[in-house]
Amino acid sequence: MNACVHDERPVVFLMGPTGAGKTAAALWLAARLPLEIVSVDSALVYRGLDIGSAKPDPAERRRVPHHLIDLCDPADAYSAGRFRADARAAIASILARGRLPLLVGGTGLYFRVLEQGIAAIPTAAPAVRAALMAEMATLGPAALHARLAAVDPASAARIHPHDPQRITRALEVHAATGRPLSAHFDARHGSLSSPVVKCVLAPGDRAGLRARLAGRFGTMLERGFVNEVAALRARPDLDPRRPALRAVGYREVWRHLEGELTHAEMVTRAVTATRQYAKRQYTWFRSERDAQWFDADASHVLDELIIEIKSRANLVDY
RNA sequence: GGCCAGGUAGCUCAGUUGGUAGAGCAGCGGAUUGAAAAUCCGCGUGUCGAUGGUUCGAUUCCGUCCCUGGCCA
Repeated sequence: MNACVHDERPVVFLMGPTGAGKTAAALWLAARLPLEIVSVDSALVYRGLDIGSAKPDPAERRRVPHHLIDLCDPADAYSAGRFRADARAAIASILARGRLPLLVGGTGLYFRVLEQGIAAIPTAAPAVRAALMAEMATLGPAALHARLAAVDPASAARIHPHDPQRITRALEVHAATGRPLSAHFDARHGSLSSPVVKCVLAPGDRAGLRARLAGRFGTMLERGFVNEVAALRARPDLDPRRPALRAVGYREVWRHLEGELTHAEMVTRAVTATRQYAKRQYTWFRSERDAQWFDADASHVLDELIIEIKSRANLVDY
């Protein structure tokens, strides 16, 4: 039974809204614990999204092994399903090295899918999705929602008639499998077997976070964020509908380069979008019932964080 | 100084033929099953610029004053 305790190799989740200081905290922890970092971030997976995504720089990534960064071209669509598979592989390899996996990021769906698993449903063919998106544009979401109600009443009841993205997804799954999306939900496949230590790092005062997010966007601009987007825009195979380019900041800078927004409008809209994103992240993390919250503005947060991780992850020896 | 147009939610504005008002954006709360930094849902009390008058009742009509913008001096 004692052996059992040691066999229960834990993984640590470090969740938090954008701008909370997760990257710095992770590097600080990595200097004191035998851990490797697994990014849980839907933007960091894309190559070429560096400045605007606040991606850890090469020096930082050399200092500590990072996983699940730069593994997808911006022309392609990454997904929660791919993340689950990639993260499990990364965790297994880290555990095999006898180290602690630290999952750091702000994408709530990815954390959930990793921890609880996901229904075994296929990725839709790009052609099917494109056709549905075109219909969505001409017929409107309500018409497609009605079509969904005919083939998958359970999903139609759950999905709001104005929600084009989820209506599209449900129709895709029905087209690909011949069965309603709701019929796949009885089994969530591949939940995490390791015990999870959940920590949320977030500023207790959101007004302070707002000011910091504005300053951070200014720093991104100084570092050449506009040029980064211009380089992406120069690629003929990229357009703003690609998932990678719908990221906060990228869409606003893109529109500025298109001449749709002045520089000043771009700045205020990007900062606003970042704030709204952070708000949605708070909503997501608040719903995590078994998470320990740490105030990112408190003076000794990192000390408290490492104490929590050491005790709950059976690392008292370190 | 004179004339004109405005002053209504944090911002931009609509409206009330007199019965104390509502949109968009922002903000706040929520949802979240392969696009999730996405997508969607819910939440609107604010001395209707100030003050006097008319009126049962004024944000609305009238007088005066203050402020902003434009034009004329």
